[in-house]
Amino acid sequence: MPSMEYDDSKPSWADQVEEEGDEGTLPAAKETIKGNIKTITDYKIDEDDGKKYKIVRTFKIETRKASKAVARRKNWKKFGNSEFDAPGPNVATTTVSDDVFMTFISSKEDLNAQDQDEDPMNKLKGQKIVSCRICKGDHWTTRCPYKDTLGPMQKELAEQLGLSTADKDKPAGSEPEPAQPAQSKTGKYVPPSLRDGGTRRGESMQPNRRGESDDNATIRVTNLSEDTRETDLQELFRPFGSISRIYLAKDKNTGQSKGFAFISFHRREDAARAIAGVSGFGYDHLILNVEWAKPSNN
DNA sequence: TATGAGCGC
Repeated sequence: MPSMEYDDSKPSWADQVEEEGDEGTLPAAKETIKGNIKTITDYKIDEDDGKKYKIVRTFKIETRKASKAVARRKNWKKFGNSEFDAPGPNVATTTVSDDVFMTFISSKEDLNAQDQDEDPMNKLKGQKIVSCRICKGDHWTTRCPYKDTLGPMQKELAEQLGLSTADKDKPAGSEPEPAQPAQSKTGKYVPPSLRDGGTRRGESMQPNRRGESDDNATIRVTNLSEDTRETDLQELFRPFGSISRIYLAKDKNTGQSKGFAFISFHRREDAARAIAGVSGFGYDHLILNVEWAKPSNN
């Protein structure tokens, strides 16, 4: 039987493993990036059998900023009527409305603005017919539920801010409109009444020319269910064109819906298409009736 | 059941 030889200069792999095991050392994890491939090398000891593993993971890095943003948004959860929809737009609930033109104040916001254009939520915002100046909700400012609480608070706050800065010596009647500096900073839309110094206050919601939007483009919708609300009507009629006003008849005391409503479009042809498209439409287990409205007594 | 509000001049 040959004697076993032991070479001190070349420790066996078993000893090596043992040594490394004793010291608990493993090669450090490495992370390298070559081109658009990122490689992460990791080492690990299995706790059960003590075996060492080398774990190599490679990733392809998408370098285009916009694509990353899109990928991120794809993970957003759908909600509302689209909660259970498959990925991508649903033609039953997604419509393209009139063009909405926006004015951007500074060019350095262009990138940001482009990004927002791709944002589905912002597309929806663009389709909103009205935007409350107090709470940004989709109703007229005069109909804002916070009109009597938030509105005065915001105004007071703006006055305080105005007085605490360089505008101290200005007369109280001409306090700066707070929305203007804040909005131009973000490079977003500034309503016409706030442009050119924003001295004209309280006229922003005036309808354009009398007669252009009102009487001849108003339809009456009847046989509505009692729990139909203005927002439901807005969603129902928005596809036919831009709406200038929605009035849902309600009992003044009880607030209960009387089951009919008036929808005013900006264009008469949109109203005509709405009549053709929605009359006979099943809505909330009822068949809607839509026709031209007679002008009211006033 | 069914053709809307209120403002200020």
